[in-house]
Amino acid sequence: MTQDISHNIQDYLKRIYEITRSGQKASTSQLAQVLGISAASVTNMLQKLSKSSPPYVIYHKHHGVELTELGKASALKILRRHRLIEQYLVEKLGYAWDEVHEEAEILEHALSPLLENRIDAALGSPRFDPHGDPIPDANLNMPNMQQTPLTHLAVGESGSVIRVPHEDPQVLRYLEKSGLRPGVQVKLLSRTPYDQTIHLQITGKNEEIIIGPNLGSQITIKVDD
Amino acid sequence: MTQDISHNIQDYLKRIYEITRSGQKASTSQLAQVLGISAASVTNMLQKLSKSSPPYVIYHKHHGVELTELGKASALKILRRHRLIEQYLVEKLGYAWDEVHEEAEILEHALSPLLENRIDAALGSPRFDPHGDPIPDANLNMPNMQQTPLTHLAVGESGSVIRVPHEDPQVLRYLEKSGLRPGVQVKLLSRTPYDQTIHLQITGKNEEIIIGPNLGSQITIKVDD
DNA sequence: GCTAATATTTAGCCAAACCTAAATTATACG
DNA sequence: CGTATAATTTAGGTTTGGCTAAATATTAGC
Ligand SMILES: [Mn+2]
Ligand SMILES: [Mn+2]
Ligand SMILES: [Mn+2]
Ligand SMILES: [Mn+2]
Repeated sequence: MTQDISHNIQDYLKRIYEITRSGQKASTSQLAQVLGISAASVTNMLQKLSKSSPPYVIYHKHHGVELTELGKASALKILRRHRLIEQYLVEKLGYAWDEVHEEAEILEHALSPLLENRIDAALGSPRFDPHGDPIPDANLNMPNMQQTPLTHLAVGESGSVIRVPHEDPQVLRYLEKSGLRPGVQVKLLSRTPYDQTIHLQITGKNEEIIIGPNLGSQITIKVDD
Repeated sequence: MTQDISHNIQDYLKRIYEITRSGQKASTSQLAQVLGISAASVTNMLQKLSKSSPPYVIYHKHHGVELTELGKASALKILRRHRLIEQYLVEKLGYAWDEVHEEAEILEHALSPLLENRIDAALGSPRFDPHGDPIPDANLNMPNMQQTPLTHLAVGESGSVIRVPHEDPQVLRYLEKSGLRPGVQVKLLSRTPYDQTIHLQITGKNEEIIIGPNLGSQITIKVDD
């Protein structure tokens, strides 16, 4: 079905998937930024991906790209491997949750279908990775959670953490220290008026956790009824 | 110490190490054959590896290459990862011994030092891989077994298998079926005069095992006193 | 020791992905 | 609505590691 695809292209497709998740197209500059390369290089690759047969993306000149079905399936395949690897490293090899993303970013391109299956089986087909991100199943179906950014919580409201951002080890170590991991229940104590920094408390704990607006919008929760 | 080295170069160095183990230099055509590329491409790479600073190989124009100390250390590092991975896949993920080489050939290039350590620790610092090949330790010291090709056994003599060739799944399945794995004791029953095919028996078993000279020279044993 | 066969190297090319600088298009706002 | 700024694309290069064909060196057999 999918013929062989280079490591680079796998990363492009994964990034495009992440950006286009929320509806909008992925722009040249967004991709250049997350991939850490020049905009000209991105344009080049997007044109190539849109002209291949079959194409992986639909290219809207000057207006970004979206994935074709093939592109989406390819992206989900890599995302599945990425998240399974993260879970495996934490569960089976004693990694901390801030150490796994970088490893997975490399290993995801080196996994055979057989190894993917063995890892999945060894973990009992896990549905979430260490940061709370859903793992697409073997048919690439993605559990579609409805989730709200932590910053949308009203003062006094509470909810339980679904996922935290996975890329920045420093952030992850801060969250670890605060106890803010997927599953815990938090209550919004207050919000500063100008810069929208929020103060939280984990149910059953006393410390106050301070989260800036950038980080807060990346953490998602399920609001309590 | 070693600056970053491409996947391709890692494979070149590993192959040069394997060929030069037994003293001779590695020739252009030998490398072309095992790497599955043209001789001209090999020449190109060997010149590059000999001209880099510091150099990885010593290039004897028209007479093959040998590894520098740096080249040897780089090769051993990859060999360590390759063999640790093979052992891990068999031990921890239920792979058969004929399924691991191809996986390891890819994964060896994707392992970080941390993951190498974790795998080593999870296995209790194993000294041999599933095919009986020694695994260099963390300081890249290689257990130097003295071993004899199976074909050197005299009729009536016996010895215990040390290692079997690891690359060809078909061969491995044949050996598996015959019970010829590292550790078992074998006795040479007879040798055909012209083509040097040998007939063996495993101690405690009845079946006769037939091994051709190509395969026989790749299996090594420790001859019983 | 010469010569034919074999092995190796050189020369010239190609594809994948990157780059910078210049040109073009889109957008935002006065 | 026109123009300045920002985003994107085009043009022209580079590096890495392949390739084939042609030239040259080595080796083996007579
Ligand atoms: Mn990740
Ligand atoms: Mn990646
Ligand atoms: Mn192997
Ligand atoms: Mn390899």
